[in-house]
Amino acid sequence: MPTVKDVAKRAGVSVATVSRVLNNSNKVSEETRQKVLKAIEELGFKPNLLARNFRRDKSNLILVILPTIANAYFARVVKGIEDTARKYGYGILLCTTGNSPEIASDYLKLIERKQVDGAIIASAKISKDALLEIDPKKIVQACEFYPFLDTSCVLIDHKKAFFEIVDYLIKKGKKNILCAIGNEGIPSEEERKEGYRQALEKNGMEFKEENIIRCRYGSTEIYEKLKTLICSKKYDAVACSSDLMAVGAIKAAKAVGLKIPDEFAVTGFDNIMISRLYEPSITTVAQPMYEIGEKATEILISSLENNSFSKERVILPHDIKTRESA
Amino acid sequence: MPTVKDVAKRAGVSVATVSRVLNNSNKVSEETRQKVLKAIEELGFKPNLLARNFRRDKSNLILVILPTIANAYFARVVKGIEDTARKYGYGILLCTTGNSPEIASDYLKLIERKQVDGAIIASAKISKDALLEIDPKKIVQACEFYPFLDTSCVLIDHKKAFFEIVDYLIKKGKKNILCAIGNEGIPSEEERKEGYRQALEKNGMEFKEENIIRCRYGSTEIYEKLKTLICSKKYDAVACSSDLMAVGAIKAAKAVGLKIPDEFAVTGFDNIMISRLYEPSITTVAQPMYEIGEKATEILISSLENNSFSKERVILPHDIKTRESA
DNA sequence: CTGTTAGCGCCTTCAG
DNA sequence: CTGAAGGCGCTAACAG
Repeated sequence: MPTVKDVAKRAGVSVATVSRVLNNSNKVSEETRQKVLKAIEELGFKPNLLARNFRRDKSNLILVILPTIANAYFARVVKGIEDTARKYGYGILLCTTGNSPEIASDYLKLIERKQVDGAIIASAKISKDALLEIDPKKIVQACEFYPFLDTSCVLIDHKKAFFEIVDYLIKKGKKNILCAIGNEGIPSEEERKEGYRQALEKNGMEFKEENIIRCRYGSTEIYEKLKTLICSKKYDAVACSSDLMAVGAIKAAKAVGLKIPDEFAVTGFDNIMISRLYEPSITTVAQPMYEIGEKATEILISSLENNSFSKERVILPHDIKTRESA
Repeated sequence: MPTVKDVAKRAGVSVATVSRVLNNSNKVSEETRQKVLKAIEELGFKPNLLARNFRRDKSNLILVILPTIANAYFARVVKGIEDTARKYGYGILLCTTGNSPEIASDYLKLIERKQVDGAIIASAKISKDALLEIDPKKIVQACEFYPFLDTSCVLIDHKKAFFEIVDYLIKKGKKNILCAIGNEGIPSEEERKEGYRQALEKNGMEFKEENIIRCRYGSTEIYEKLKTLICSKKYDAVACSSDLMAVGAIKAAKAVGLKIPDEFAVTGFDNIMISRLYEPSITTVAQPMYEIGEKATEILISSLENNSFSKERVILPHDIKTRESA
């Protein structure tokens, strides 16, 4: 593999000049530039990014940490991140943790070790002390906000969104609304639960802890629990914290023989493809997934490059998608 | 940031010894090792991977190129790649091309430039000349095999799989089977079409080009085309080249009022989650997605590290999943 | 506008 | 078992 030195020799210039041409410095005469380009061409020279990055103390890589990409929600967020990173000349190093904080910690070490310039944490579980030594301006949180992590963040207003969709159910005449929420310890899930509570209270209904169903976000495991509950015919709706939960809920309602949405209404959250394709199609909260990824990346790169850290808390708008299930 | 030099000074040893400790060389006395570890601890030293990678001429990064991760099929393949890469100490640099060969080419340049050690191309469209200068042992193809790309590969037998599922439809008594296939120029799609043809011929049925429906792999756009076709009631089944196509096909059959599977049967391909969740659930070909990613990664890393290139052509087993739609 | 030169941090012979 | 020293390829002062 030829190096700048070889190119320099061939072009009859110094390595500094070759480097200038490589980096589009304008302090090179057109004539010299051409000579250098010719030598590069002839030798088939390719810059060694390992050397360049080392010298510049910069990897141009962004670490992306999230629980999974099997869920279409995160897949879409990643697309927003990737496109934006590419636009600014960065690549993305992908880490799906399956919610293991240990895996997340291991990857986060890459920041201090300079394998990556910074990280976007999209809703992945992180242990607090994994972050002790990391410069907060090198991290942006997306989708989710862990307050103990003092970084910029980009997400929607989960409480408000859930409030709105429950309020929608109530306006549709539903009187006994269940709430299916992800497992505990995740801030956005607690926010959504609070939105549910506030919607009930605003409409003069009583909030009961027993009406909260806890189940995994990215699965349909709600099915069994719900089927048992709704046999009683006491309930006429469930507001779910994800579209996959909603699918499970619809299956349960069908299994019990309830007509959707009249006898039993179901709402989802996220607006991933399945909510549109499923039958019945699912009324849900559309999150601006791509835009969350995009904005988070822009904030991170700007923070990385300007070296000016202003903690940003960005709330992006959501949107209720009314469909057949409610 | 402290460097090996600082650690050496603090521990009262040479940088070589520090380096030995860092790399678990056994040629260090336990006593010295402890001194060094103590100094590392006290200084909060973190090895600079930019420097190490440069020095070792190795990035420990694998490039993963695929059309999209919005499709659960690829998301699962990526998981297999990521887990395996991690196991061997590699990270993955993700590139989703949306089937743009230009984007793929840009990223592939990272191999010669040493930003990555090698690449897995999972079914992404590549232009042949993007690869001219790349060492074939640094690339493994997954899911798909472009023969002009003379590399190792890991995939299923697409022809056989499609043959089997069409044969299954015939055994179920279907007489006029349509075939929905992805757009042209993709080897696996042509293989599948050939499997369709052979299944018909084996059963004494006539293959007609007009019974081939071309449509995008990752979408339900088949819906419109199919709805028009099946109004005639001439057809009693469609074998689709993806589960999402199958969803579109089922919607079309429902729209026309055909009973599934008796009046109209539908099969998918891939066995992604939606094929299990949809109603009716979809009979499909299960691809070993995770294992494809896993195996491809193992081959790549072994080829990278042993520097011994044996072109491997790995065909993994598939499996017909019988469900409600056929 | 161009060249000389000094490292960046680490690993790895080679000597001892 | 340990230390000294060279150098990976590139960039960026600095000098001219």
